[in-house]
Amino acid sequence: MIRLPRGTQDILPGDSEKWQYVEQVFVDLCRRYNYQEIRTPIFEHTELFERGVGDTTDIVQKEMYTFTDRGDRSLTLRPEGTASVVRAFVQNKLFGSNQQPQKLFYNGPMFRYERPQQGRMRQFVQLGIEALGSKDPAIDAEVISLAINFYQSLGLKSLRLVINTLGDKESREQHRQALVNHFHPYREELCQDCQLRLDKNPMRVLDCKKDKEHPAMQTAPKILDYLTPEAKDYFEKVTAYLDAVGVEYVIDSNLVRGLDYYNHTAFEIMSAASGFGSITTLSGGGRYNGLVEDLGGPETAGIGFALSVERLLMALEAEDVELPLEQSLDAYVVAIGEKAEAKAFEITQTLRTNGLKADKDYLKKKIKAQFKAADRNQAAYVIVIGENELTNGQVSIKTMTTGEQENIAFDQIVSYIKQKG
RNA sequence: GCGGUCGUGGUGAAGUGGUUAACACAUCGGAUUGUGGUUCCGACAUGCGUGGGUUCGAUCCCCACCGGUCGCCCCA
Repeated sequence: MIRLPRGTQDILPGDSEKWQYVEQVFVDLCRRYNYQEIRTPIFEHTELFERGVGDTTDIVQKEMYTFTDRGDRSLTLRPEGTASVVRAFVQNKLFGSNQQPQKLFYNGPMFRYERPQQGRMRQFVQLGIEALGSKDPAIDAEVISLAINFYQSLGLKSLRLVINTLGDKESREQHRQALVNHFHPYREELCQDCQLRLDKNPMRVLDCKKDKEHPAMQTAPKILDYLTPEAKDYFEKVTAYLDAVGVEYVIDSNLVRGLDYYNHTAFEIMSAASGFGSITTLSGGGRYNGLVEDLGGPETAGIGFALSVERLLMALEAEDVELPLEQSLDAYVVAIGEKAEAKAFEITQTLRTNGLKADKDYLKKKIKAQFKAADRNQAAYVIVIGENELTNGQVSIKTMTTGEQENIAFDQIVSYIKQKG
C-alpha cells in the first residue's frame, strides 16, 4: 500500500467541514476589514525565500523543500506566505494601484521539512493577511485586532497576545552592537547555535530556550532601551490603538520572531488552553518595512500575520468549542421495488433543485436498511414510494422525530417539507 | 538532525514459542409479507508493519528498515 508522505495528512469528511467553516469565517472577516484575496503559486524560485525570509533563519537553513526542475531551476515549496505576496506585489506593480494601502489575504498550504509532531506538519495550512503601503500605527492595530477578532469569533477564550517592537533600522543597529558587546565575554558558555547567532543575528540569541537560564540572558540589553524616539513613539501609538479598541496584550521584550524581515511591531498569539501539548503559538506576525525594496520594489511599508489552521483546530478542540456545522439531510427518499426506482430518483432530484438537501439509496438495499441510512444521515423526513404510491400519485412522508406519516401528492412534496420546516 | 514510545481485522483493543488469533464497536444478513434509532440470533483477520535471523516450529525472541506518535531545537 502506498501511504501518504510523512508530515502530510488527509482531511476526511467529518473534518473537512470544520476546515470549510473556519476558512469561510476567515474570508468573511477579511472582507469586513476590506482585505481582498490574493493567490500565489505554491512554489517559487528558491532565491525568493533566501532573500525574502532571510538566510540566517532556520527556515532557509534547514527546513526548505527545495528541488530542481527539468530546466535546472532551483525551486522551493513555499515555507510561508509573505515573501510570495510581496513578490507578487512588486511584479504586478500593485504599488501603482489606486487602492492603497493594498490589503490582501491568502489561504493555502505551506511546506517545511521538519520532524512532524503535534501541531507541526510538513504540509500545513496558513491563513494570513498583508497590508502594504502604510506605516500608520493604526494599521498595525488593525492587523492585530483582525487576528484576535477571528479567534474570538470562533469561540476561543484562552488567548494570549504577546507584542514587542524590534525598532527601526537605527534602533536595531545600536541594539545589535550592545548585544554583541554584552554576550561577547560569555561566548564560550552559550550553546552552539547561539555562538553562530551572535555573529549573524544576535537578536535571536534572546529567543534561545537552551540558554534561557544563563545569567547574561537576564541582564541582556533590551531593545526597548535602544529605541530611537521615532521607533518608541511608533510602538506607543500601536499599543494606544490596541487599548482604544480593547485588545489586551502583554509586552515581551524577548519576543523576536524567527524571520529576518521583521522590524517595529512583532506579535504572537498563543493559546493558554491546557492539554494543548508543547505547541502554543497559534499565529504570528509583524511589520516588515523594507522587504518590498529588498525584493526590487519601491520603498513600501508592510505588515501582516499568518495563522495555522491545524493549530486553530487543536485550540478549538482543547477548549471544547463546537462549531455550528450543518450536516443533517432534509429528506431521504426510500424506494420500494424496482418500479419505484425511477420516480424516487426523480423526486430526489426535484427536492435538490428546490434547495433541499436530499439523498437516496444506490445500493439496492432493503427497506429496513434504507431507513437506517436515512437515520444515519439525520434526515428530517423520509419519503417512501412503492407500488401503492405510484398508482395513487402520492408518496408517504414520515417525520422522523415524531414517527408521523402522511400521504402527499407528488407535486406537493416540496411545499409540504418547506412548510413544516 | 537528536531522543522516548508504539505498530494485531473498518475502528478500539486482548493474547500465546506449537492444531480453530479473545472481546467490543462498526458493517452485512436474519427474527413471516413495505418502515429507522431498542432487543435477540448469525456472518466477518489463510492473518498479527516490512525484510532478515534464532528455532523442529514464531504474531509472540533477536536485528535492521519503514511508519505512527510524543518530546528537544525552532516555529504557524
